[in-house]
Amino acid sequence: MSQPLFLQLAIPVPMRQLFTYSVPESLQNNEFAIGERVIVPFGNRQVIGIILAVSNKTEFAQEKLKPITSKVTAHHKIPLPLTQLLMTCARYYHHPIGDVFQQALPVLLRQVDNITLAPTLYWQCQPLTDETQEIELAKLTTRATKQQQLYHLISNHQQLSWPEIRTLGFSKTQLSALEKKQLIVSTEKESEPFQWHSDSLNQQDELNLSAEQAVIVSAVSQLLKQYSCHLVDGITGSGKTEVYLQTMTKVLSQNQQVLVLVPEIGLTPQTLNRFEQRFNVPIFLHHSGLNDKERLATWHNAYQGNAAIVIGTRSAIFTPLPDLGLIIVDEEHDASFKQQDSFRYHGRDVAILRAKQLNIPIILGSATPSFESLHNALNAKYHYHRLTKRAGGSTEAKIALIDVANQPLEFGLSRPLKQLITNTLARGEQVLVFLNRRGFSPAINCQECHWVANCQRCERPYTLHRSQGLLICHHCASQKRVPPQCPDCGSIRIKPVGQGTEQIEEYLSEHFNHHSTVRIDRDSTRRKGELNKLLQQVSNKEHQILIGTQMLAKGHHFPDVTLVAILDIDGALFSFDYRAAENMAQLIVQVAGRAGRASKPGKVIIQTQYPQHPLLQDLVNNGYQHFAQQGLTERQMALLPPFGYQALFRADANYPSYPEKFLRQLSQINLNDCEIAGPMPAAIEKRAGKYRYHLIVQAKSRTALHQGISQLINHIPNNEWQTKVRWSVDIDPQDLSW
DNA sequence: AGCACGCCGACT
DNA sequence: GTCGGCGTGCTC
Repeated sequence: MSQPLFLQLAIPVPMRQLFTYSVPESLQNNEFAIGERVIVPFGNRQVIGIILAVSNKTEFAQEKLKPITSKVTAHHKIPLPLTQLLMTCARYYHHPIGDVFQQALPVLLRQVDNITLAPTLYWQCQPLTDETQEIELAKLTTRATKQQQLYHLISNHQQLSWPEIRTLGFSKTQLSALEKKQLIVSTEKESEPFQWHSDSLNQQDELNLSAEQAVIVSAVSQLLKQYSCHLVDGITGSGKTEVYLQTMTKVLSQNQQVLVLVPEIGLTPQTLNRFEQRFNVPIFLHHSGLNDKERLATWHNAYQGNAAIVIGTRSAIFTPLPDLGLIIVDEEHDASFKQQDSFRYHGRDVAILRAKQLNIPIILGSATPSFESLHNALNAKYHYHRLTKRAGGSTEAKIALIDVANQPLEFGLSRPLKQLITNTLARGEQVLVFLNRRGFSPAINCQECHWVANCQRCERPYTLHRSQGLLICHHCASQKRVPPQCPDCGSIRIKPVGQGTEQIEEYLSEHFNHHSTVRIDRDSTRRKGELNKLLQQVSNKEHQILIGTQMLAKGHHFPDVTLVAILDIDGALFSFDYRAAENMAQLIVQVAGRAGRASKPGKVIIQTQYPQHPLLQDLVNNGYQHFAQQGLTERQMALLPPFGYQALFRADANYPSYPEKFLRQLSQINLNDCEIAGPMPAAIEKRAGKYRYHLIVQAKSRTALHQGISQLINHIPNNEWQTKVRWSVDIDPQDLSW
């Protein structure tokens, strides 16, 4: 008789513990190693558990142990380095381990049913042999422009997969149309491990590096196969991507893989396009636009070593790669790298953990580095590289302030600004108006009795979306028809208060009615492909005036925009959130970077009530670098991050007293080297019907913070309010108001 | 997180 | 009478 076998499993439930199961003798001929998956009875259902420990004895009461049901043999076990990374994450973020695995792995790996993967289809152009094809191709040029573009795209590459084609902005219909016309064919390519060969690199595409760029490429290249973190702090247009590409060449040519993280969706097509042009190697994608099967395909191909490059958003950091040689985090300051619910990890920080664990280099790139990264760079914890020159010799846009404290504003616009817009349009150039608030107006009220339409679940004003005739709560997404009259006094004088992008668009399109206006925000680009379409129209100069939210600050470049107007950033100057100023500066500099070109430099105007405000003055006169260093000095004096470490304990319930008392009881626990602030109501105390309270824990060292948080969590079973609330921990919180 | 169990209000 | 609302407790 063989020895008893016990498994400790991560189970997909929000509990901070492992569950022990026995292996019946009939199953003991299977391999049970860390990272293998098993199906087990849990409560009265069957779930997938991931083996995190295997042993021949157990502490747990034997009579309560259940035997596992079976072993999952479909697909692979989770490779050990990835399992270890996830265990580290669970510890670091004090998050339930089962949920960490649940969120990091493709859904299909967590499903009890077996899934078979279809092989990836690749599309190629047919060699033009007969006349009919020539005729079909000719037809494309006259009518189907989209199909023509797609045809050119495919002909420029040896092969493209459907996820790549879709990510680059084409539809299945366009693809099938070309196939029907026999202009392209698909092949089921047997996936095979990536091998670098002589034509993997498109050398003609390589640009000559500037001295600054060359220094970075050689610095990283000399440190391959060991951990080093490089911050590439380069203004827009200074050629960060070329640095990435040439560094990647060194890694890929050793048959190692590269993982590239980009902010949410918007940047994936451009990055993919640029990489496709440079490398003839298998590139796999991972972003929210993929379905479950496609995600599993990426995971699988990455696991097998078939992928040379994986490009993806935050969660792509958990892609298994057998010989990862380099990680790149582009726009590392971007807030979308931090997950803002349940498992609140930071993609950039996990990337650094992974690079350390694998002993490989990592590059963080940004024109506006986060204060954290800048601090680490200035402290020589990271290698610090600056790119100060714009390629092609163009200059950075100049920022100027317009004082609107004593000026009449019409729909939020001052007269000098309108004059500047008029002049710019008259020169045949484009204008970008930036306002980080979508909708028509952030509130509506009654002119007679001053009633304000508030969302009942959040106790916050509704945003008016006039085009849809709806009031929408931007905190919980609840909707309501616009009331015809005031519910309190019956007056019909209900008016919008303040401006959103929808209103500015309406005003500008009336006021400048000889020019075309386009709005780019989450509302106007909700439909798939709509964003690309609008951006294309802008670059075709079909529109002269662009209005938008921070969507405009990400990645897209508008060479014909020579005037950028930034409205209403004053809130950030007086926010209680110490990160507001940092984010404001990043946003301003990023928006400013969208505009202009060598021959037509851009001009940036910020409308403000507080032109003398030291933060604005510093940013305008001394630039982001200086601003950030000033900001760091202030953080140091206040011992705020990155000079101190924070965690946020959140609790919510249907009544305010529960979370308050729950956290108060926690706050009375004595912690070593940790300070506790609160409990305090969240900035938006009530959200979607729940009352939310916060407790901030702060420490001078990471270790002290982790010990403090562990102590607090260990006390929760004794907390008498424990069952009344939902609670969670946020390590390194980014936004204290949530 | 699921899921069951259990205790109160308004339906055929 | 019972259907279902969600508060509470449990999961190796």
